[in-house]
Amino acid sequence: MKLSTRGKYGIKAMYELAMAYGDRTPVPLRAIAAKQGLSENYLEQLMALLRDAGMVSSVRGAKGGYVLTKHPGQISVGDIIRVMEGEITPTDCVGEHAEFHHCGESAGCVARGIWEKVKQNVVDLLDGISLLDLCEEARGELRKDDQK
Amino acid sequence: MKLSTRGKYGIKAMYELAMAYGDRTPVPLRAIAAKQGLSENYLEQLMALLRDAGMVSSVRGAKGGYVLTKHPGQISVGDIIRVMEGEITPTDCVGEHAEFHHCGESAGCVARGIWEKVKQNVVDLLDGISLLDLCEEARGELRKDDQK
DNA sequence: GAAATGCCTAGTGATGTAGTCAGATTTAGG
DNA sequence: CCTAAATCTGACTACATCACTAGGCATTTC
Repeated sequence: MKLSTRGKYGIKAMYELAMAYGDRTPVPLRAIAAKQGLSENYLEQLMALLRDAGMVSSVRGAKGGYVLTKHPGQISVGDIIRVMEGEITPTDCVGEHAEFHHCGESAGCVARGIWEKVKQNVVDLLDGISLLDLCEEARGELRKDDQK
Repeated sequence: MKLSTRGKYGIKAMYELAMAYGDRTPVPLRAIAAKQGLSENYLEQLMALLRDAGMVSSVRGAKGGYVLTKHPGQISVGDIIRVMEGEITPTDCVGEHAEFHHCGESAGCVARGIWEKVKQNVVDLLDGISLLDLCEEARGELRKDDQK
């Protein structure tokens, strides 16, 4: 039931890009990795996934970096996780490839109903949180800190 | 975000025991494995986990097998998964070892709130389903089949 | 005593994770 | 034009986990 680091790193990286959304300059990998404390080399590979999925675009060369292709309000945490880790489901028999409906043999799989509910729950939750939400929450925290 | 087979096998095995609860005779591993189509040798190792956790007791020798130690209504799917796969949480930084509260560095981890919600959701759902529920659902399906 | 069962330990091949590393390519700015 | 700053690409590695298989021992019933 664990997420791998990929999903987490992906969200952290996308969050940094969301915070910089509106600045006209792309954010270099190095800056993202430094701020979030991630391995630069590893993150590079992960950014390739997000790029291929069309969620970020890259600018090569000096002063280059990455930019979101959509408004932060348009990108959900669920979208990111799907890119980084594949379909969000506790088990493959409750997935898009619904061809595999045979887990048990006699009366079908006992547990199927459980997995369906878990999946629905998690998907709804993750798709309901956008990068914008994360940014606003973070900015709210900062304001609270200021008031101290 | 995937479950391993252990959780699934654990639930299937416990379900078989729940269906036999009330019969005075223990259910042999072989019967469970056969009904659910699982590897006997592998399931043996998994049953050891459930036994050590006190969820089933075993009877050795001929006519031996396994029995639930509690009423099926008293055992939740969440309990089983915790035994088979460890704590139910999408990431270790949202776990019982709350000592590790440092994911990011500046303002804490951006994603923490997400994981907490996911965890809460899934835990509540899984703890809300008992083996008895599974049995009743299965028996309901059978009745529907009879009416055809 | 034989058959049926659980108990225990060791080993194994495949897969995935989380990287590291080296080098090629592209671009801005002086 | 040169250089430094970036991304792009592919190969490689160390480690852990998963899902088993296999074999032998211990216990109990008939």
